[in-house]
Amino acid sequence: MTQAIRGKGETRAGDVLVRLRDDILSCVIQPGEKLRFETLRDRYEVSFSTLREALARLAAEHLVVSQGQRGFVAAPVSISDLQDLTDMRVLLERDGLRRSMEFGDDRWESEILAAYHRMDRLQKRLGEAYYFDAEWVRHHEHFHLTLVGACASPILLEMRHKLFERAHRYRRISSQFRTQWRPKDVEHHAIMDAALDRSPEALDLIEGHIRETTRNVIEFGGHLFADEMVLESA
Amino acid sequence: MTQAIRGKGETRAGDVLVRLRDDILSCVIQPGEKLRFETLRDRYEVSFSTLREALARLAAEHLVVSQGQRGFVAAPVSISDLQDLTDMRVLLERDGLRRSMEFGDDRWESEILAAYHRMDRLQKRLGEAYYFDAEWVRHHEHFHLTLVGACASPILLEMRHKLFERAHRYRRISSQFRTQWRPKDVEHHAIMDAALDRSPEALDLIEGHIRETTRNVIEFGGHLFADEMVLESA
DNA sequence: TTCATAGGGAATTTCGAAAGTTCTTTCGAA
DNA sequence: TTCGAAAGAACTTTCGAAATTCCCTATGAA
Repeated sequence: MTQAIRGKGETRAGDVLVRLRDDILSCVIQPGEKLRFETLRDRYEVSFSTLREALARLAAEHLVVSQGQRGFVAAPVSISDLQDLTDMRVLLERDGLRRSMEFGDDRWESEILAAYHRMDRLQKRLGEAYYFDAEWVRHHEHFHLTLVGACASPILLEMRHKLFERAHRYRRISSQFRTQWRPKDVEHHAIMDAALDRSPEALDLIEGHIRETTRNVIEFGGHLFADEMVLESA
Repeated sequence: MTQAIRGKGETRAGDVLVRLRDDILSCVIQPGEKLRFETLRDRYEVSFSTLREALARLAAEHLVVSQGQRGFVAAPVSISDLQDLTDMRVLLERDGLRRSMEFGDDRWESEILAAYHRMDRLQKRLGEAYYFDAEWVRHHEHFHLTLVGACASPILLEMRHKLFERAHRYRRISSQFRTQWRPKDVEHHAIMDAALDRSPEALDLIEGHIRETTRNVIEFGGHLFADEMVLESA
């Protein structure tokens, strides 16, 4: 469970929001699990109203589902949702990268190189277990962010980020039942090279990268989120 | 101001959310306006906590901005935001229409025809003032929704809807200072014909339609939301 | 047995007072 | 006069009890 660290100028509700989101995305709170106020109140040490505000925000992000006057449930998972997420991510990542390659300057290029280097070094150090490492996950997300970082569209970056988070939730579920990982570093390097060359090929590479990941997630974890099925609460 | 009508199974917070959203989108609450709890409590007749929940949700939708421990403000407007909205709407509407033309069946086609007919009849009856009519605005939104309605992506439809709402807010602001409207029915008819023909030309037509609207909004109302400027509260 | 209904218990939703934070004004020293 | 600190006002945020709603079970009639 995530720790409570709140600086000045931040609200308690905002703090709980972040912690709840982390716990849902990392499946400490499982998909479909009922979110009881009493339980959450003990866990996060805040009042009903504060909790309610955080849950309402997460509902707007589709990370929890509000059920009228019957409380909240952690968002369920399904293969069709994952496929929809994948298609929309492809659309946004392609356009974000296309625009970044058009507008990106030297600074953009150097940030990509730096992000790749950090991720690659850590991966080499960790070996096969890289997928479970929280820091590597952050480096990986940041590498992909830098690729689209020069697209000059706050709205695209925001939507893309939310979809990335939701997709990562599926990767996380699937990884528990996984024993093999493909060498992502080769793909990442190819994407980086094409992007820095401003080659249109980069768009197809990023699409392939995303779709291949989804294929693997379904292959290893698909049984956990077959359509219409919801995981039981712990 | 919107009326309070709450059925069973809906929460009071959800009701206030809808009414607040309407009032922000229709600029009864102006861009940049400070949202004081005391004022809103009187206006919507609910408690602090309930208001807070609604505001938190609107913050997640970018319709209000949360300022740490200094309350909430109705989302500001700017030309760069409008242009960003326009670009993203183009991306989503194009892809939604492309997929609808691929997947759409007879039912899809007939819904487009029906939606166009309703909108067109009302426009003819209203004459030049159609733009201010709440019912025409609903018909117009519904016509555009039917065009992408067969895309089979709940996520695309959801994102598209939110962007459509935010863009409509700009149209609304601009329309107060506008005396001329182009005959949209010609454009709509051309888009419909191309879509029903499954012609790729439809994608360029919808893009032109969106961008032309934005150009007009900026021409007539651009002075109201020049960048970095925020309208004073009433 | 099956269905409908009423009652009891559990959970959610709402409320307004109390605590906490920011903004404004006042006052005194440089 | 100008600047800075301190006191006061205004507003936001948090809290937990009270009201409301829902769900499950027991009861009785068809």
